[in-house]
Amino acid sequence: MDLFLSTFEHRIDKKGRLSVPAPFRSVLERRRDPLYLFKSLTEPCLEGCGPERIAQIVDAIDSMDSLSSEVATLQTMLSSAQEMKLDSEGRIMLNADFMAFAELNDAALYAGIGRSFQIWLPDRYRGREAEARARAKTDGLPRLRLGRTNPTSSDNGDS
Amino acid sequence: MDLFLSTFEHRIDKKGRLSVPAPFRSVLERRRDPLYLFKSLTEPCLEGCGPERIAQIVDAIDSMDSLSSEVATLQTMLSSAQEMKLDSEGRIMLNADFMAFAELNDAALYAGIGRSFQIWLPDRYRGREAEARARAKTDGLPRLRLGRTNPTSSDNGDS
DNA sequence: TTAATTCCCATGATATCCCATAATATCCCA
DNA sequence: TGGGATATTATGGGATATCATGGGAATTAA
Repeated sequence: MDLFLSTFEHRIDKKGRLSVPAPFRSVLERRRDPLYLFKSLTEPCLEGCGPERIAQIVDAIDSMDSLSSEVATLQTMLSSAQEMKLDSEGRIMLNADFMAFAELNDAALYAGIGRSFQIWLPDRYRGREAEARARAKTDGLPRLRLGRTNPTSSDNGDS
Repeated sequence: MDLFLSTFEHRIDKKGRLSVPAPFRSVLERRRDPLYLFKSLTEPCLEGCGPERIAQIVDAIDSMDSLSSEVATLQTMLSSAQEMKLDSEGRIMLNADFMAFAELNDAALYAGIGRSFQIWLPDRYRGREAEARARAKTDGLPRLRLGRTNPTSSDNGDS
């Protein structure tokens, strides 16, 4: 199982192009997956994933009560999601909505978090990382349940 | 699996023409599907889809008790549905009923939600999106059932 | 006719393609 | 184990294609 791990900082050029880190690209290429980006529902960052996560959302919507607020939430995710086409150099173009939402300007930080990754304004990400480390020092680590993974709690897409 | 995703805002010119976003057009062209629009039953927007969704509604009506009020509801959807013809530049013309129903004037926002999309008055859509995001922040995200993905949705034989 | 549609072409903005380059990482072989 | 050769990567720029949009002319409807 190949995962999105580590962090990478890349420049956004004046045409709005942003290189996808080569290790992330090779994960996607190995799976022959296109890349999807969408606006996080809970944080000021973008989320990147493969099609299987998008398909889960689509299927979940069809199986839920179409009047529920949860469906509206999932639809909000989809309506910000976009299949990104990479140019021959492995770059994507962020549209104005994405740029504004994550408050990006001339650089972006990729943070791999396993099955998906996030794109942050670099300084903001580093601030969050510092907070998380401070919290771990005072509160201790979350308990990891290894061996027996619980599907409902393991991961839920974003954030 | 190609889906209607992302949002696009387009102008409605003084002749009443409205471009269909190129990515949506290419989904329809790839499937050689015509485009259908109908008035949403629950929200002040238009819904767009291909013929398979119309067929689903027709089939659902056939399988239900013809006297039920639900059948009447579905019939209402169908009676507002219309096959849209695109001009050579990929634009549609909205009739007066559609324009009035969604309260459109000189611009429209397309919101892709997977197998279908919606057409909104842009400001109204953005208000709804903001509400959905605020709700997600306080209530948390809907839980997706991971683990067991539905095989029919994940087969993606190409590429 | 009058109004409204449909067809065709023009245009500016912008995304995409293709090539170049510098820096770094990887390979290869003595 | 070095250290030069080669490949990969991130980045940039010019040329080209696509897209959204607008308008005139031809066609149809009322």
